[in-house]
Amino acid sequence: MELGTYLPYLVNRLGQRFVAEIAPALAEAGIDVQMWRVLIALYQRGDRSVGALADLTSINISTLSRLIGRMEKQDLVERGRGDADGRSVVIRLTGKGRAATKAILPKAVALEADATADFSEAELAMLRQLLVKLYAGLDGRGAEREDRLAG
Amino acid sequence: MELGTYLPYLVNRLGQRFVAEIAPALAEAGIDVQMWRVLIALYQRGDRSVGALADLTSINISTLSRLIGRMEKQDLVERGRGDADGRSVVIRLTGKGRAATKAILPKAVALEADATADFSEAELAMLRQLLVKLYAGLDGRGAEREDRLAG
DNA sequence: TAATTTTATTTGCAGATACAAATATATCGA
DNA sequence: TCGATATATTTGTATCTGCAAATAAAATTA
Repeated sequence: MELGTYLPYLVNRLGQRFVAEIAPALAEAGIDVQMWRVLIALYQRGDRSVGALADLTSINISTLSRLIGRMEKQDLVERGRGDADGRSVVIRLTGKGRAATKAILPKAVALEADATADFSEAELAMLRQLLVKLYAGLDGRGAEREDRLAG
Repeated sequence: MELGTYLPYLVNRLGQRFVAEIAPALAEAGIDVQMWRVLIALYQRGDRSVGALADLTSINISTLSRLIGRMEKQDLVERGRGDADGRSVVIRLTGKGRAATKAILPKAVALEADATADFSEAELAMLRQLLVKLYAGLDGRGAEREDRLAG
């Protein structure tokens, strides 16, 4: 295995770099990367339970619970009880949270645009497609898991 | 911006997924993901100073210093003083560290192979090339940085 | 070569993370 | 409907993280 062609390495290196690039724009608004993930998830998908947000953001649910507490203190989101299911807690963007998200979004778009400035439309489309395919390729992998599901 | 086509999202989601997939194999050997990053860097690039390892792995240097302490306790690596520069500390794999790395490597290779089982050779090569190009596209981006470099 | 500045690493500390246990509410079966 | 079981979230706790300050060893300058 050669590090420089190993996909998990290439992908994680790139992901960390994206995070490092967007962090300063977030910091101006007193927001960290984990908060940003929650904000865009809520902004694009609407109100969500803690569990649903954990799935969307891949943030551990207990970590997320406390993260939401911090975001509440900053008046970025608010907690409410679920209508249908009283066990679940619905997280909503506040006006301030929505405004902060709108303010940062153009910078997030610019980050992607800058990074892909040398890409043709075809390359961009191909890259997105291959990333989605790769992600899909990780679903239900390995005999062990199949055994478990089968048994 | 649509989340499902946004490259930083696609990339980070995939990276987290790779980490989640390899973690169980590492856990068997009492190794976590950060330790694994250090191990493969040392395995492939040879002995390195703490600072050089921080660059290779993108782990914060103070975090890395303590991580190396834990790895030393597990007898995976050892510290020595730099020959040329007495300030730097050279980190070396121990026999145990090298053996653990060799034991895990096939599983890391299998992870990539599984994820790309449906890929043609051309697609795989294209994906790697585009990921490298994207990473390169993030170098020296933005007017601010150029100003700083110029001034 | 002694004093100053720069570079490499470690450590103090405050806060973030994740596992497991606790809590709160809902659903199921007798 | 009551008790048992399942699901959603929070909290206790030990550990990890990263910034800034401290330490250690060059390199530079007077």
